[in-house]
Amino acid sequence: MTDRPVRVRFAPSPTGPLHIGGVRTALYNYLLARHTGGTMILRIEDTDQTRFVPGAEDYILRSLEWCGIQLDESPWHGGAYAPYRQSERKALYMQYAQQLLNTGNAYYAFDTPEELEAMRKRLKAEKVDFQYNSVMRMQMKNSLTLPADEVRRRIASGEPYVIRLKVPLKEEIRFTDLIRGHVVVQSSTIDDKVLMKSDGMPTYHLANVVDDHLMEISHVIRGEEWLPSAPLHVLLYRAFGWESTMPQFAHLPLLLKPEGEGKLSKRDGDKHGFAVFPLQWNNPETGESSRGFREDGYLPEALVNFLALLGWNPGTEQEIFSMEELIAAFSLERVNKSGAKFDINKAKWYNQQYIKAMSDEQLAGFLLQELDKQGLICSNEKAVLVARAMKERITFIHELVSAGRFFFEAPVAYDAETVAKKWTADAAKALTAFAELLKGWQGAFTPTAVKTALNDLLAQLGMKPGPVMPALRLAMTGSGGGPDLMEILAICGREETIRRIETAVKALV
RNA sequence: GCACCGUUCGUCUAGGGGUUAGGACGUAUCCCUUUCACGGAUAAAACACGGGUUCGAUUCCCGUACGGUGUACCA
Repeated sequence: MTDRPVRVRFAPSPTGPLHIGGVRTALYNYLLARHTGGTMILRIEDTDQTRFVPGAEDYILRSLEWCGIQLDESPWHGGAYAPYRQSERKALYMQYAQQLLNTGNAYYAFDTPEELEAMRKRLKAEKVDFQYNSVMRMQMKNSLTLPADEVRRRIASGEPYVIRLKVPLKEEIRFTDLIRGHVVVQSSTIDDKVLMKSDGMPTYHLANVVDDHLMEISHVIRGEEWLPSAPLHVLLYRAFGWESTMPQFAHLPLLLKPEGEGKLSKRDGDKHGFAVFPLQWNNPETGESSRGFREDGYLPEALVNFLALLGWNPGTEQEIFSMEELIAAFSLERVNKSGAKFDINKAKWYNQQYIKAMSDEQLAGFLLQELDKQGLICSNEKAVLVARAMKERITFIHELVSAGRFFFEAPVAYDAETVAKKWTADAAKALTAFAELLKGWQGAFTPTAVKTALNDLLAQLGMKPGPVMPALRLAMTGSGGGPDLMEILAICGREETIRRIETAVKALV
């Protein structure tokens, strides 16, 4: 139980795009696997045929790849414990359910969903909670209350049935959660959960336990929403006689809404204008699309870093971690117990940090991609220069273009406030003289050379640079802020500079 | 309702029987910068409440409050 090789699994349901909380769960699994030299497994839990969404599986795979979470075993990578899709393991579950039936740990139940619903309603009116448990089961239609031959008859005639776990009446269930410590639950509070549904598919509980056992999973790391059903799973391991090799549990704190009152949801993202999915998702059924962190301009390294520190911390004051550093530092012991409100500001900060740390060439690559999307053309050399100039003033990749548009196109409008404050007749006169000077320019058009020339000119005219610079900036960029002015001139080039000055002087007189 | 889990600055968190309760994001101010950012500095900002235990509790125990999750033939 303790010294087994580490084998962890991330087990999503392909019911839609992978939620950011799911990404974090996958990440923690991955970090533990790599930290311990263990194995990272992805298992698709598609036992609910009614909720299958085409494209969701593929989305999960692409999301994990984008985040840099590598899988060792999965439906796509294969592995010694294949298949890794529960729908392809269907026959297996019936076999194990049968084992539980044989050992008296489970029973057939014939109550229809409608009957159960009616029962729940009736008891609710009497202010009693309905639980299909050790006391109620003797009043229901199942193989415990019906004569054996009738049970056989019903099954033979094809009547729908489910198989339920026969939860012991009074038993203490204790287990240790790696994050929360000892957890004790009385079996009387657990109901006789359905193990096999009437469509012949297992429920999560059965499939999960059977597969974790068969795949020799050592640690079950999953969201806190599973904590209440963990005792049931322990009971299942017990019923199967697998308690000695039961995986260790670690229930992760949840990602909460920024304003508190529940789990983070897609709605929160829409409401506050941020993504809750790694990649953009287009719902094939409704045609509706949801934004993704990638499309919003986040770097995967930044997202991973942000997510890792949401619920875990190394106990040091280090904030920036590469995946390698996360792997080295990670431990389940340092995962927090309480839920974390999702603060997109911190994600933005991380993104900014990662952009700043990127090489000019690398950033230029992203810039070229963005430009291409918008039908703008730029040389490689210029892209590197622009990347360097913009690096420290953007938060998102796409801002290279939106905030640096003037590098590629002359301004089409001028910021009114800056015009009012900074554009003067004197400045316009000086700029016109500067443009004239530029027309006869000889030699390299570098920031320092331009600066010297401009300062000399202003000195001749008896003017100070103070009032002229902002006007020149306005002519070049249309606004009052941005990278070093001389850099801008050099990057845009001599002729373009002349053109912009002349345009501005005409437009703003 | 019942079961389980949780509660340190607005947010993410460190810490832990005696601390000026530390860091980061965000906010504010200043410095740097003829702009904007980056960077640097400073500031405001927290132990949910009530009882114990103890010389001493934010830290341990018990309650309360609040929050979260679960309570499906969904995962």
